[in-house]
Amino acid sequence: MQSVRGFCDVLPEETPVWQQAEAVVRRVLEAYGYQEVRLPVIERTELFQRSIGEVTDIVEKEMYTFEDRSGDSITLRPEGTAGCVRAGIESGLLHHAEPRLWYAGPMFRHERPQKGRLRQFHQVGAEVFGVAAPELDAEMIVMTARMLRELGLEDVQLQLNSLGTPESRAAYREALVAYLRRHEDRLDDDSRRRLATNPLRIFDSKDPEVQAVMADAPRLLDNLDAASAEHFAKVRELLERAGVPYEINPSLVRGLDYYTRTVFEWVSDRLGAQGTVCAGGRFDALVEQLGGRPTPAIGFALGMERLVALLREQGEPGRGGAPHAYLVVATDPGAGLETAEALRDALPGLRLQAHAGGASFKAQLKRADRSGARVALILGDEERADGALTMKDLRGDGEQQRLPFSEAVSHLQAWIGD
RNA sequence: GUGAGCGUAGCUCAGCUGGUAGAGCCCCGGAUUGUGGCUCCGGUAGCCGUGGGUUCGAGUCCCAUCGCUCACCCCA
Repeated sequence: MQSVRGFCDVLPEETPVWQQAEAVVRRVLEAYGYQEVRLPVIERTELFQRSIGEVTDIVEKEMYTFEDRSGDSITLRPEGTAGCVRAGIESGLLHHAEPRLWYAGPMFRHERPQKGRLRQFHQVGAEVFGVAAPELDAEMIVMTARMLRELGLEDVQLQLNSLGTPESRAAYREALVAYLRRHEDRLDDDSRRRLATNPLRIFDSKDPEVQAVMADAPRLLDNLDAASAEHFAKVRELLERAGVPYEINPSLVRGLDYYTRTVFEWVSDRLGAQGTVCAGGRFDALVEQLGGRPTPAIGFALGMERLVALLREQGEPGRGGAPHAYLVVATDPGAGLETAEALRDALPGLRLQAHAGGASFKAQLKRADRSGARVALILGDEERADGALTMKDLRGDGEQQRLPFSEAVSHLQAWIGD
């Protein structure tokens, strides 16, 4: 048996890193006033077609789309923003309010798996609605910077761009395509294909001839509408005042149609070809487009698998998980269970692994050692008769000692403390 | 969807121009009757991804197929 392609297990070796990362992300989000929402994993297919865009790669070839038993077309969410906007409109949360929402969970895209890319992957996302001011763009970016810093992430760079309004962007795209059509003979096959699908990406071409053509091409940032240009300048100024370094990437366009104005990405060069850990941007037209009243909005998503990969590559220890104590039972096994339960009653925070089933004393101690527990608690016939426990320090060089149950409890309590 | 590399023990891998499947780690037992780690001794462990072909003989060569990985594309 094997898992479905691109669907992975997170095994106990990795879960501590996940848990720590999730805890940091949650703490920072809540520190900025974000509240958690829990959203369905499935939405109507139409929601994604209308938000992400009909001609994007995601909608055209990457969605897990099914008919349910009543014949409705439903889709496993390929990203979180659409569902979050839908929930905001449906609940009325967006009316006369400026909610700051965050969510976490699995997303699904039917792509060819590779390093940093799974078919089921996990994102933490956050969105703010109802605030158009550039201060919010800057605050959100500064917040992601804080988050990545507190996560201990090294060597990530911030890239920034502005896409302007949908109108100015469409006009620019037309101008760019017109320019490129005039020089089509100098483009390679890849760039000609992009001409129809994603002309802005042609700026990324590695072909020297194509680069020469692009050097004289009109630039998006020079063709922003006045309000967007001013907005972008303000965001840049605020980032500089906050001391958050960034790099302008004119070909940063994001793959989803709904973005407007500010877009940003945190990238690492340690992740192979999929270098983006965290990315987001404004989507001022999306709420209205999905049937809500006009509401500016901005959001971002953080890729958990990529984050965890970076943290593990940096050698983050990922503490936790191992039991504090391992109970060795060298008497009636039932007495082992009783003692274990009594310990749990006395110490709710205790991580105790009680030996179950038969094994030699020696083998049990070996298991105690392997479990990573700091201390072995030994319950034999004599301890049982005396209402005592023998405590053996497995990590230090302390002497083992036989203690009455209540004293053993206080010793354990002191150990759990630190 | 396209391309390349790789599938041998639970894990990491070796296996030469085809000739009876190996190592390390892990696990189990013993040396040590209720004392782990270190050491030593012993043990379990594989339709060599699957199917076909060539051959007296295939882990090894050929074809197909499935899977994994990386890259392109695109993206978290």
